[in-house]
Amino acid sequence: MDSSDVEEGSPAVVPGRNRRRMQSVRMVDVARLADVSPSTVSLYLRRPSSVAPHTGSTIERAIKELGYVPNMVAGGLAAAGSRVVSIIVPSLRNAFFAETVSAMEALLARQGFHILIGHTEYSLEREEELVRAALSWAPAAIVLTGLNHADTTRTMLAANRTPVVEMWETGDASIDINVGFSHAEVGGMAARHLISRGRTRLAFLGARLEEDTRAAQRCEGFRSACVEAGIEPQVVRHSAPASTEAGGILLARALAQGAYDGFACSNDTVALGVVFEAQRRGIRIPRTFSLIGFGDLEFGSFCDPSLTTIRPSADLIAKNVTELVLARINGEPDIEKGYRVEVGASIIVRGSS
Amino acid sequence: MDSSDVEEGSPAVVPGRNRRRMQSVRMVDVARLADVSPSTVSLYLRRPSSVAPHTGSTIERAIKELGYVPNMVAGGLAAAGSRVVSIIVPSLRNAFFAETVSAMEALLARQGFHILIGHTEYSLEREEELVRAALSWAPAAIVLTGLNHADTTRTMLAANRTPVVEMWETGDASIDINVGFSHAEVGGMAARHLISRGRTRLAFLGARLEEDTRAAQRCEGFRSACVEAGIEPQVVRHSAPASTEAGGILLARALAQGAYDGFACSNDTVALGVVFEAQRRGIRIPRTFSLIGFGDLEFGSFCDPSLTTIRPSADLIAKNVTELVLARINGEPDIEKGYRVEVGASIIVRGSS
DNA sequence: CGCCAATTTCGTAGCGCTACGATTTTCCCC
DNA sequence: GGGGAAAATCGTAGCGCTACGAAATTGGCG
Repeated sequence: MDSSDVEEGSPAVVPGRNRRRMQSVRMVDVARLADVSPSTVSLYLRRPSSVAPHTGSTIERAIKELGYVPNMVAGGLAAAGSRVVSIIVPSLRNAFFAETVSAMEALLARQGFHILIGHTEYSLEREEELVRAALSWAPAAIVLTGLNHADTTRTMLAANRTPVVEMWETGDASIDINVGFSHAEVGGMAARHLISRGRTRLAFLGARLEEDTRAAQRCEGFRSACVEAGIEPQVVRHSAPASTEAGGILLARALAQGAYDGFACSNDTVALGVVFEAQRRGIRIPRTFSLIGFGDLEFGSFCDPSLTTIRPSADLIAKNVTELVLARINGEPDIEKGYRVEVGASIIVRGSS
Repeated sequence: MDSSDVEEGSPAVVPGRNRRRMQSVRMVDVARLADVSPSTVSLYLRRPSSVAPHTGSTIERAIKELGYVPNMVAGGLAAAGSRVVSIIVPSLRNAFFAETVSAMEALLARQGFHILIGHTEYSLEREEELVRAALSWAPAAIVLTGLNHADTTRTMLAANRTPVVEMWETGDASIDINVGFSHAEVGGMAARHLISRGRTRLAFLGARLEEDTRAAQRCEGFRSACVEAGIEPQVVRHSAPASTEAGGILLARALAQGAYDGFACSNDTVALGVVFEAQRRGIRIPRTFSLIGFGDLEFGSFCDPSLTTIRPSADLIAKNVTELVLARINGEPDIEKGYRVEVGASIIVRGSS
C-alpha cells in the first residue's frame, strides 16, 4: 500500500515548477559575467577590501553593465538580519519628530541602512502593532519614542535581541538604550524662568495632555516647581493636538478664568497661537504676561514678540540615537542594556518674557 | 521563554555547519503545536477564509501561545514581493510632505503595508540612490515626489514592473501613475487674485527656487499670468529653504528694491515670515500690500492678519495615491500606465489680501 | 625552490516562508 | 451508500543571497 515501490520510469511531475522570479538580474548573473563565483560577488559587496582590487573592479563593471540591484530581502534572510532600522514616533506632523526622523534617516542612509517608519498617534495599542510589524522585518534596531509602552510591547521586545532605543525621554524604566532628557526638568525650568521675571499668577496651557505623556510631564514639572516657590499654578487643558488654534483657544479659556501674568505652553506652536490671539485682542506681550514655549521651532525667533522657549537639542538626540544604534549593531561592548544619554535642554530667552 | 541560543535537536551533523537563526519561533513550530502542516499555517495567515474555522482557531491559539511573529523577510523572498511601499519625498521637515507621508502611512498600515521612507533634500542623485535602495526591497510600490528625475532613475524604474506613483505634480512625462496638480496653474491663480484686488506692482518671493522645481513652476505660472494681464512682475529669490526667516529676508529685499503692493510667496511659511517682518516694520497688511501664500498650513487661519492662500488638498493626494497603489497591487485592470489624477487646488481668501 | 602563512576565491547548505499542484476529507444528492 | 464536486490540507521545491569552512593561490624567506 505504500508508495515505496514506485517503479514508473518517468520522473514524477515535481510540484512547484514555475514560480515567479523576483528579479531579472541576479547575483549569479553578475558572477558569470565577471567570471568569478557568486560568493566572491557577495563578499565584494559586503567587504570590498577582502577582494583583490582587480577582481573588484571586474565585478564592479559587471554590476554596472547589467544594472544589478542586490536583493535585500534575500540578503536579509540569509544573513539573519536586515539593514533596516525601524523608527516609531507618535506623529510626523509634529515638527520635533519629523526633524528627528529626518536627521536619523540622513545619518543612517550614509551607513547603508534604510528606515521603516510608523506613527502611533499616541496610542499604545497602535505602537504594539507597529512593533510587531517592525519585528517581522528582523530590523537591525528599533527606535521608539518615550518610555511608556504596553506590557505586551515590552515582552515582545524582551523576547528578542534586537537593539531598542527609546528616545526623547529619559527615566529608569528603559528597555535597552535611552536617549533624551527629563521633561519634568524642562517644566521646572519654565516655571523658574517665569518666576524669575517676577510673575506669580501662572498657568500651564496644555494641549492633549492625556495622550502626550511627555507634555504631561512638563506640565507636572512646571507644577511642582511652582509649588516649591509657594505658587499654586493653574493648568488649562485642551484635548486637541497642539496647534496655533489650540493656543488661541487656551489663551481665551485662561483669560476667562482669571488674570494670569505668566504662561508656559505645551510647545512653541501653542505659544505662537497665544501670540496671535493676544495680537487680535490687543494684549501686549510681555507687558501683560510673560510667555514661554517649548521646542525652539523655527518661527520662534522671527515672530513678534519673539518666543522665549526651551530647546531640547533634537539634533543631539538624532545624532546620539544613530551612533548608539550603529555601535550596538557593530557589537561595541560598552553599550550595554541600560545605557543612557541625557542630552539636556537649554532655555532661550527672547522677547515674549 | 526562548533561550538566546538555539540548540534545538536538529540532525545538522553535516560538516560543521552552524548558522545563526533569525527567529526562535518559526512557522513550523506553530504548525507542530496546532498539529497541522506549515502550509496550512501559511494559508491561514494569508487567507484565513480558506482554512476551516476550527483549524483556524487552533492555529490562532498556537500563535498566541508561542508569541509567533511572522518573518516578512522570508515571506517576501518566497512570495517574490514584499508588503512594503517605499515613499521618497524631498524633505520631512516640510509640513506638506510630512502630512502626506503621515496620511499614507495610516492608510497603508491598515492594509498591512509598511512604509520605507527616504528624503532627497531636493537632490536628483540622492533620489537615484534612494530608488535603488528601495528597489532592493522589492517593494509593492514606489511613490516619488514630482516628475523631475534623473535619467538613470527612470531607466531603473522602467526595467522593473514595480508600480510607481509620482505625486504632488502633474504633467505629461510621468513614469507610471501620476497624482497631483499643476503648480503653474497655482501660480496663475495667485497672480490673478492679486490683480483682482487692484494690485499691479507685483513680486514673487521665492525660496530655494533652483532646487524646488515645483515652487519654480508656481513662480513661472505667476509670471505668465501677470504678463498676460500686462504686468511685469519681479521675482525676489533666496537660496535657503522656505522658512519664516527666509520670508523676512525676502520682504526686506523686496522693499529695498521698490514699492510693491502685492506679494505671492513660495509657501505659507515664507508668507508668515513676511507677516512677522511687516509687523516689526509697522507695515499694515493688507493696507500697504496684499499677500498670498501657498499650502494652507495650520497657522494661516490664526495669524494676524490671517493668510490668503492656495490649498493643494494634500489629503486628497495621499488618499488617491494610496488607493491607486492598492488598486495596482491588486491588479485592477483600468489603472494603466499613464493614469493621472488631478486633485486641483483652491484659493482661500483671508485677511492678508 | 620548498615551506608555511597570508590572502583570495570558491562550493555548499541553508535562512523561513509561500506557490503550486496533489492529496485527502467533507458534503451533497441520487 | 456510492459517486462526484467542493473544501480543506498537505508535500515539495525553490525565492536570492550569505555564512561557513575549505581549497586554491600568492608571497616571503631561508
